[in-house]
Amino acid sequence: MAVTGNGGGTPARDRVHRAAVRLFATKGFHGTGIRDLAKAANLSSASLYHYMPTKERLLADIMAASLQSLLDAALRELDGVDDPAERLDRLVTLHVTRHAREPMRTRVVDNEVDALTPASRRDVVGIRDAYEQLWSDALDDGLRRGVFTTTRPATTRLALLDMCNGVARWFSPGGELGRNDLAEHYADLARRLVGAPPRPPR
Amino acid sequence: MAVTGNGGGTPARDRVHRAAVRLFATKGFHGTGIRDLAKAANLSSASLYHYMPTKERLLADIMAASLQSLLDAALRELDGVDDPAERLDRLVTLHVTRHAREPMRTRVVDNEVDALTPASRRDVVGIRDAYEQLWSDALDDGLRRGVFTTTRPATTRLALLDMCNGVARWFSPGGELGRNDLAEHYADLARRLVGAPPRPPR
DNA sequence: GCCGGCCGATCAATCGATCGATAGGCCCGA
DNA sequence: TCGGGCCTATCGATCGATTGATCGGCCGGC
Repeated sequence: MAVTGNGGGTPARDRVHRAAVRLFATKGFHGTGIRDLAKAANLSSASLYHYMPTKERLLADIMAASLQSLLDAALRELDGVDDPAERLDRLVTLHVTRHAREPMRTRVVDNEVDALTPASRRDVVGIRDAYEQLWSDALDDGLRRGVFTTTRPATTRLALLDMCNGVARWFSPGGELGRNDLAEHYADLARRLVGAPPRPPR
Repeated sequence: MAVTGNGGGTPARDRVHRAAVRLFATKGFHGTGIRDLAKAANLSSASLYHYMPTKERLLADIMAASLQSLLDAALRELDGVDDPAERLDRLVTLHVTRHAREPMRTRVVDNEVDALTPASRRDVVGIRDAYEQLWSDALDDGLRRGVFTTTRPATTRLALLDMCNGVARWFSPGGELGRNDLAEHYADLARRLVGAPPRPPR
């Protein structure tokens, strides 16, 4: 393996993906040129194409991988948990923690869906739907068992998800609130939204 | 006044602005070409420049006008209202109603801020900050007077705004919920979020 | 000596923006 | 009432720059 004049020990493929996430998040997919991407990854624009078939496919891969990893983590997190309020807590905590840890990646996933070709979009939206279905199920389950209270559960679910998604738009690691405190606060807010009893103090 | 081969009685300036809102909202600012815009407005790309100095300035004007109109309406709405919960109700109702009535325009305002030049961005963000200050004031007021309950009011305000902003992302006029019912539901949710007593039934 | 990683040069297409020109209505002086 | 100058609205053609993508070839380690 030749390590020539690149940007440190990081493998080139990783550098490309990381640079893409950062640039797509800050300047948008269409606002990022192939040459911007190359410069940020310490490669020529030609070499870029050794690590991606197409700019659009690079975006699609990033989005699909991010969503798939979130979905997997959520399934792991919910495994064996029965109490609806606890299930909601875990979904919110996971979601917010991730959005705070990787706000750039999340912003790409949330904002660049309609830069995808129809084929890629179908894949990405499919994963996203499966993930959001977990939230719907948790909400419905809590309502059925009388733990949650809300008219219009569908709308409440959307409000809840939008609230949690927002974190990626403004969170910065240097802020007054750490990731974990933030996630706990959001779990409290979520319980209020769905009319569940407050979380027991630790 | 010559009405030649344009697209109906609508003045050309309006057609340009409307087309820009629609295209910027669906394809993004950088994803929309001057020629797309011209075709959608029934003009040549040259004629376009009789109604805008620059593509970027067109975006900035649309965003500033939309935000300024929202800020004005909010000031009007709050005028003379003292009860903190009622103030919050009015902010939420206005915000959600607008976002549901003009989701495209709102999506442009929310998503294309970093397509602006630094100068334009300063103007736009200034208006947005003034508007969000109204929410902060309402929240602080309610907390000071013991009507609201929340630790971390700054974070709660962000969560609240993100929740309300989300409406523009998914609302469609044909849905099961009308604009007014939706706004009322969100007012209920907002009260829950800040720990205020439920709104009295009408 | 071959092969994966990498690049400079370059492709056609499209980008945002500008040019000079034309057509038609309006106003004002004769 | 005419006529000429002006203004607004519009266009086709085109500008230089940049876009995403491709090509042939070089280089160094196995």
